Amino acid sequence: MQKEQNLSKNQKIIFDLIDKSGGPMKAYSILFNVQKKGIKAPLQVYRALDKLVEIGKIHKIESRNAFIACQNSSCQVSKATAFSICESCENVSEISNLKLSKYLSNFSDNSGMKYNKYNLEFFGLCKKCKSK
Amino acid sequence: MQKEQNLSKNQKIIFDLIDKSGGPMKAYSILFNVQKKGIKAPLQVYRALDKLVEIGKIHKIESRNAFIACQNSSCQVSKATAFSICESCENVSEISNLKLSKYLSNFSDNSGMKYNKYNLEFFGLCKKCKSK
DNA sequence: TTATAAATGTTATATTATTACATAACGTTA
DNA sequence: TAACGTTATGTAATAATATAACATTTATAA
Ligand SMILES: [Zn+2]
Ligand SMILES: [Zn+2]
Ligand SMILES: [Zn+2]
Ligand SMILES: [Zn+2]
Repeated sequence: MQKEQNLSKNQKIIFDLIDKSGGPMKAYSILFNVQKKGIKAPLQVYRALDKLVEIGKIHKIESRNAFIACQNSSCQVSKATAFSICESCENVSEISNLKLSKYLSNFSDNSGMKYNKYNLEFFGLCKKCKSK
Repeated sequence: MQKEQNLSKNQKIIFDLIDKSGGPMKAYSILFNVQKKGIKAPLQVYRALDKLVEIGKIHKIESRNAFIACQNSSCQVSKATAFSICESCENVSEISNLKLSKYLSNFSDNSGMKYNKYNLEFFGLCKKCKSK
């Protein structure tokens, strides 16, 4: 949370909303929720989201076109992200597993490619949904 | 390629196009390319894509909203996918690394969640783009 | 055959994201 | 402070991606 004071007005409004929601939010749902605060256009939302992603305050859940607050304090830049997604209730949480992140950050193959970023999304059923 | 004969007409047209392209293709670019073959509406494309993804003939590159033919013959169902993406030239290739796929397929944590599917996207610079 | 599922065709619409252009606020340093 | 470059904002229009709803046809198989 150390960077919060650096956020601009719109960035702060939008980050606070996502953070408080506790889960992933979609851009137009964010827009709807911040209209009372004067943010009226999609572009204002997307610009703030872009910046927040860039500095690692939020991450994009690519398979859901949604944005979630970083739940991992060590994750200042979004270079190594992993999520678990329940395909039933759509609950999403960020995985912070040191072994996993080390394994993936050090991954290399014979393609000659230098990897400097990854995003991993696991899918399944959460505890609750499994027991239904 | 053993399932190709099972594909319907539209599915086959669209799979062949993606497969021949050798890289990821976007839905509306596919649509444009198959209009001469009588596929005129987005929904016709998306339905074929959905089916092809379901049976593992193609995969969706989530971060790019694009679809690529499976380059891994063992990958009949899209339950464990990994890609490398060049952020400069947008070249994409499917990673088939047994160690990686075993590691991820067996991954579990203390969340109580049962993972039955994952998608991993690595980003970086390919050989060509690195040397520029 | 008959019924069941799978695929297709068509129109309209919903959702997600960007372009283009103008203005304002902020931070740095001369 | 003044001037400059950078970052953020405001606004309108539009592009790109994806789905809903409904009618019809084709394939599969009991
Ligand atoms: Zn994070
Ligand atoms: Zn669940
Ligand atoms: Zn594959
Ligand atoms: Zn490249």
